[in-house]
Amino acid sequence: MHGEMGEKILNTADSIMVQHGYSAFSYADISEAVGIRKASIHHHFPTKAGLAVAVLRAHREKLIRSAEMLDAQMESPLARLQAYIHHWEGCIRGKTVSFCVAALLGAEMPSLPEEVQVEVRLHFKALGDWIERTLKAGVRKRVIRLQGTVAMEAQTLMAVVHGGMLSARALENCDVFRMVTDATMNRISTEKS
Amino acid sequence: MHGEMGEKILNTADSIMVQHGYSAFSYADISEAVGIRKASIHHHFPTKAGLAVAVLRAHREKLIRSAEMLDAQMESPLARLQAYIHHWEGCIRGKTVSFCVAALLGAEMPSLPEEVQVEVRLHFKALGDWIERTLKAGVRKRVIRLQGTVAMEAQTLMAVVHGGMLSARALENCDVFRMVTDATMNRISTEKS
DNA sequence: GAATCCATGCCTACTAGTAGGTAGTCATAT
DNA sequence: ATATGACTACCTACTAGTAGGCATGGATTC
Repeated sequence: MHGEMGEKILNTADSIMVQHGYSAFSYADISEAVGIRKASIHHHFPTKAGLAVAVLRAHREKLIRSAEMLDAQMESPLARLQAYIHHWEGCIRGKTVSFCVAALLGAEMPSLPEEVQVEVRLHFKALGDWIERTLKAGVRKRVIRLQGTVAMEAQTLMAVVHGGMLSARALENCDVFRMVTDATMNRISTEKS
Repeated sequence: MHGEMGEKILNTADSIMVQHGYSAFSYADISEAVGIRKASIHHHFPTKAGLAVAVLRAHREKLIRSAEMLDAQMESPLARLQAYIHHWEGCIRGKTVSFCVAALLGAEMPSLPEEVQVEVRLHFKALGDWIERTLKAGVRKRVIRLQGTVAMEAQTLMAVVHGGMLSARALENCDVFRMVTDATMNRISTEKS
């Protein structure tokens, strides 16, 4: 469906949106970054909202694919969650991708075109569902011990990850992300801290 | 320092920024909302960055003032934290102010003027410090029991609150905020859940 | 095999609208 | 008399999006 250039635009749009959000990124920014004229980007992605939707869809598909891979490759559900969190820690530390696009757009929700809002909602749903499934599996395998309901703990873990990202960005200090995620993972782990 | 109109502009800017963030709000929006011409707003607040700084400063002063009031009026540190969280639950539910301005701008950090970034950082610092102090007092009074270090737990609580706001906004479901904050408060409380 | 057709991809050049910000005028109130 | 606060009118820069031209290259047709 997309050509080589289409993909290049998509990736560039992703990395720009991660830095600046939806309203503060423009076709001109992408144009300069990929070395193509502004109008040519409209050829690949006619509207800004459509481009954002494409970016979010790709992001969600990547999330789902990665989750499936983790599920298949790692035995321990606890280790899978840890891998997910570790992935983001790496992203934040190697500051090129210092935030989750969907989470960022979640903050901008009220000023987003409806079609974009839908994709953001889908991401939060998909992520929450995977965490919940994984927590459940961890409880079954006795590597995870929860204090509240699974839904509660899944939403809490997601909130900690996103809130941790926010703090890391605001304080310009990646350690805070590790701190809060470590605390949370230690809490739900049945192993000794 | 500010006249009556200055305050009106400030409040309006606040509520618009809470909805749309920094880059997606304009002097024209405020102009329409307060019933004054665009140029007249520049008379009160010459630059957009300056206006944002003023909004954040007011917001932080209000936070500090409220925290001092809570500290003075409520005996239990646990109840103080609960009051803070309850305040936000009310804001989110009565959807007029559905987010913390400073937290929102924290997400936009990389595309913010430096002067604004400073204020955002100060807010995160101030909030984190108050939570940490309050947790410490709660531990002393044996109404709060922590598993990790105080700094860890303070940052975690802040992350849960901000992450919960994000989820509530993204999923358009305020209950998720109550869910994650309840879970967290129950966890650190020494009372029966 | 050559000529035609048509889609792809990029371009220049443009539009209407909005952004933040400025200059200068005028009324009011101290 | 001067400062305040509002105004009209304007500026430059940038926004998303459009129109139409030009090259390529792979099919189809004669």
